[in-house]
Amino acid sequence: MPPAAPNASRLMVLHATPDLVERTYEALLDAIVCGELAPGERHTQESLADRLGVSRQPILQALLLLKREGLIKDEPGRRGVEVQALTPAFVQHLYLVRGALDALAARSAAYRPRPELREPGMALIRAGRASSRAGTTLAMIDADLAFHRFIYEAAHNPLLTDTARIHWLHTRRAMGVYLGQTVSVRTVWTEHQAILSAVVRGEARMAERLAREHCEASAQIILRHLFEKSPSPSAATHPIHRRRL
Amino acid sequence: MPPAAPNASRLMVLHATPDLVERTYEALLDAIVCGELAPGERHTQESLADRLGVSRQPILQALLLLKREGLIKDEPGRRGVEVQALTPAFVQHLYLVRGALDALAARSAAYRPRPELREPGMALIRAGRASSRAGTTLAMIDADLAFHRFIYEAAHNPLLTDTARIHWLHTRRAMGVYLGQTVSVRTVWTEHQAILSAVVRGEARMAERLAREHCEASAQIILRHLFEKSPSPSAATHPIHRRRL
DNA sequence: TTAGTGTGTTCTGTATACAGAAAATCGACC
DNA sequence: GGTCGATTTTCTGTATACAGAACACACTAA
Repeated sequence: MPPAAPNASRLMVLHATPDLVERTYEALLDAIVCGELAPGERHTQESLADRLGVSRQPILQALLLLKREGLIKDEPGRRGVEVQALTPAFVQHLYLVRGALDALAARSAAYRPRPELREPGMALIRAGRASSRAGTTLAMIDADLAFHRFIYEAAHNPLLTDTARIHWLHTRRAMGVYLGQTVSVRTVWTEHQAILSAVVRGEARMAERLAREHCEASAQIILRHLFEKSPSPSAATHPIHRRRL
Repeated sequence: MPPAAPNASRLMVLHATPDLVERTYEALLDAIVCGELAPGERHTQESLADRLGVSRQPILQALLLLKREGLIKDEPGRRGVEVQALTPAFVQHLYLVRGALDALAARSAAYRPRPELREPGMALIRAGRASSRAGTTLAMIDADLAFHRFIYEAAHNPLLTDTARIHWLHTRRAMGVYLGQTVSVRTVWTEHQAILSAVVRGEARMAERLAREHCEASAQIILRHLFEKSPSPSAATHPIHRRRL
C-alpha cells in the first residue's frame, strides 16, 4: 500500500478495507461531521482528491452520495462543492422526521414482550451513563447512537433502519453542538431506560409515546443551543474530536 | 446528439436534459419499476451500458445510487448486478415506514387551517377519480402519487419529502401488482378526500390518523395480492406500460 | 472418477485522458 | 474610469485505458 499522499491532511485519512469509494465517502463524512470541512468553503474535486491521495473518480462518486444525502451542495456554476450549513430550520425538520421514525421503531420493537432485550439494553444504558460521567463528547454521542440503533435493530425492519441511517448522520453532526453539555444528559438516559422497559414489557403504545417524547425533548435541547449561538450555526464552530480510524 | 446505440432496447431510453448519470439513473429506475429489468437476471455494467448507449461510467454511478436505495444488489462474486426481489416481507416493512411518514406529513400539513389547499387538492382528487374510471394503470398510480406528493409538499419539510422519495420508488414498483385492480380504488379516493378535508380544516390529529389508516388499508390490498400470487412475487410478472419519455 | 492446480476469461474498480461549459482575466473602446 | 467582448483558466462530466480479483475450465495425477 502506498503511503498517504504528501499533502494529505493529517486528520482526514482513509480507512483500510472496503472499496475506495466507500472509504472516501466515510472520510468525507467524518470530515464534515467533525467540522474539518465546514460550510462556506469551496472545494474542488481535485483539492479533495489531493487531500485524500486518490484520484477524482472516487471523490466524484462519494460526492454524488453526499449530495443525495443533503450534506453537501454544488457551488453555483461548476465551481466545486460546499458543505451544507446546519440551519435551525433544518434541525427542526430533522427531529420531526426522526420522531416519527423513532416512534415506529419503538412500537415495532415492543410488538410483543421482549425479555431477551433487557440485559443487552441495560448494558448499553450502563455504558451510556458511564460515558456521560467520564467520557468525551464523542463517546457520549456514540453511546446515544448505540442505544437508538439497538432499538431500531430490535424492530426487525431493515428498511426502517436504512431510512433512519441518513438521519443519524445529520443527528451526529447536530449533536456536535452539545460539546461538553453534560447537563441534562442524565435525564436522557432516564428516558432511554423508560423506553427500554416499555419495549421489554411489550407495551407498544407506551414505547411509541416515550420515544416520541424523548425525541422532542432532545430536539428542544439542541435547538436551544442552536438559536443561542445562532450567528454561526455550523458544526465548524465546534471542532470535536473525530472518530478513531 | 448521436442516435441511440444500434442494440439499445426499444423500451429502455434515456431522457434528454439533465446530466447523463441522472438520466441513466432514471432510465434504469423506470426499467426496474415496469419490470423490464427483473429479479433473477444477471446484468453486467457493460451490458447495461450497451443497452443505453453510454459508457460504463454513468452506469457505475447510477448503480451505486440504486444499490443504496435497495433496488439492486451485487451478484455474489464480481459477477454483475441483479434487481432486488420484491418480497411480501419487504412490502410490509415499506408500508410500515410509509405509514409513519405519511402520518407526519398529514399532521404537519394540518398544523393550522389551510383553506388555500382546498381547491388544488380537490383538483387532484377529481383527476384521480377520472383516471380510475377511464385511465391506464400507470395513470392511476401517477394520480395517487400526485395526491400524496401534494400532502408532503404542504408539510413544508424538505427533509421529509426527501426521505419519502425512496419509499415512493418502492411503492410505485409495488403498485405494479394492482394491474387493473380498479376494485376498491373508489374507496381510496374517498379516503384521500377525508385526509384533504382534515388538512384544510387544520385538524392535525384527525389528518394524522386518517393518513395512517389509509396507508394501512393500502398495504392490506397490496399484500393480499402479493400473497395470492406468492410463487413469483416480482414486479416482472406484471409488465405494466412504462412512463412516457 | 475425483481432487488439485495452472491458465484463460470476465468483470469490476480506479486512474487517466479528453472535451466542453462557465467563470475569471484582460484589453479595447466609450 | 467603466462597460463590453474575446481569450484564458478552471473545473466538471464522460469516455477510455489499465490492473487486479474472482470465476470457469481444462488438464494432470491419484
